Amino acid sequence: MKLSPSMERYILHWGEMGSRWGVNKSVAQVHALLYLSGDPLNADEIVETLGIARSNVSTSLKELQSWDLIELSHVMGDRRDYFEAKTDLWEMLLTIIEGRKRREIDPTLSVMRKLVIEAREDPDLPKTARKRMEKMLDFMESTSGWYDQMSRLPKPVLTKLMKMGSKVSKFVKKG
Amino acid sequence: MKLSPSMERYILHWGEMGSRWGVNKSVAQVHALLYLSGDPLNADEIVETLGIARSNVSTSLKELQSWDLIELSHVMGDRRDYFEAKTDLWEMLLTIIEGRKRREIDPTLSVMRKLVIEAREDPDLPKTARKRMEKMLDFMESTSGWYDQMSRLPKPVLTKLMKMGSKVSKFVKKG
DNA sequence: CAAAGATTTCTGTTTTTTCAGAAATTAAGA
DNA sequence: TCTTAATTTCTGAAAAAACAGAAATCTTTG
Repeated sequence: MKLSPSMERYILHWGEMGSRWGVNKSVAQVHALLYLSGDPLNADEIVETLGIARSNVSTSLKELQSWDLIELSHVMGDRRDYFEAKTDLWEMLLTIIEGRKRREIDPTLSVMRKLVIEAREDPDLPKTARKRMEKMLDFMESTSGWYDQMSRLPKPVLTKLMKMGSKVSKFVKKG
Repeated sequence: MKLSPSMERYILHWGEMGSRWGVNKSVAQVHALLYLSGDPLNADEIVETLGIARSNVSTSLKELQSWDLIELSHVMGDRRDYFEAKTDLWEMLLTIIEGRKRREIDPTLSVMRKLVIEAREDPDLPKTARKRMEKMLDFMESTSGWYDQMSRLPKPVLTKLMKMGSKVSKFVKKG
């Protein structure tokens, strides 16, 4: 696939952004390419287009699949795998948040829970430190719980809530 | 400063988490230490406690200050700088989001805006690709704008909204 | 079941990031 | 102003991550 100048810039920029957010550059580039591409691409087309090693593309595709950000498809009479990116951006964002939550936040929460239990019977732990650990755990639990509820709302509702912006605060009871 | 076992585990875990989110391990550890510590610490105390190089601590403290996550304080008759972490977790979260937005999202938005303008006069760019770039820009602009509004709400309102969870959806007009 | 096609895993190199120690700079006090 | 304390910047070594190419494995088809 031949890249036009603006596609190229988009993909390169996406790679840089990925790196900053802890996403491998190749993974981010492959995803950007699949997002821009109208039709599904196979691994070799990605190799040609991005000029990175075959092994790299393979690993990146696996990674993107494990994040549920791309989907497999096939072409009649062609046994190679083709891939395409989800294009609904709400779904994409929620998928990414969901993934990071499951892989990073949830394990942290479980470490924190153990730590707080330990902390309560650690005689050398200053009271302030214990309180702060508890406060952190509590904050993380409630933020996480809030996200779970919001993510289950239908997309149109989320869209409308977003359009309302700070007007939602009108519905918060005062007192 | 002497660390109790649970403090030590907390700090080490925080360092690991930081790395995954693109934050330098030392920076995350220094922040965790200051968060747990009841009173302000100076650079040398941090060096002793965490066992990392002086230069490292210096760099990390500068970084944390530039993120506005720690504050400087002083002790009478002691010319060294002392540091303490903000302990309000809402404020901390908003500060972090604000920082990443300013340093990473806003620049991306400006790249995207230029790119979309370019895209409109790029004859080699497939229509689908152009549409998707526009959709992405639009989504990022509105998400970013929404965050700006929400971040300006008073903390108690945010807290209440969070407690409401998915009940906020009741206020979304149907139709 | 062999041969070719497609994909994944392994291995070593390159690149990037982290970080300690030294040197340099800045600031305070005599 | 000179001395000493405190901090920051610089430099190179060590560790980690990214990545290409080769080898191995798995799959399909004749």
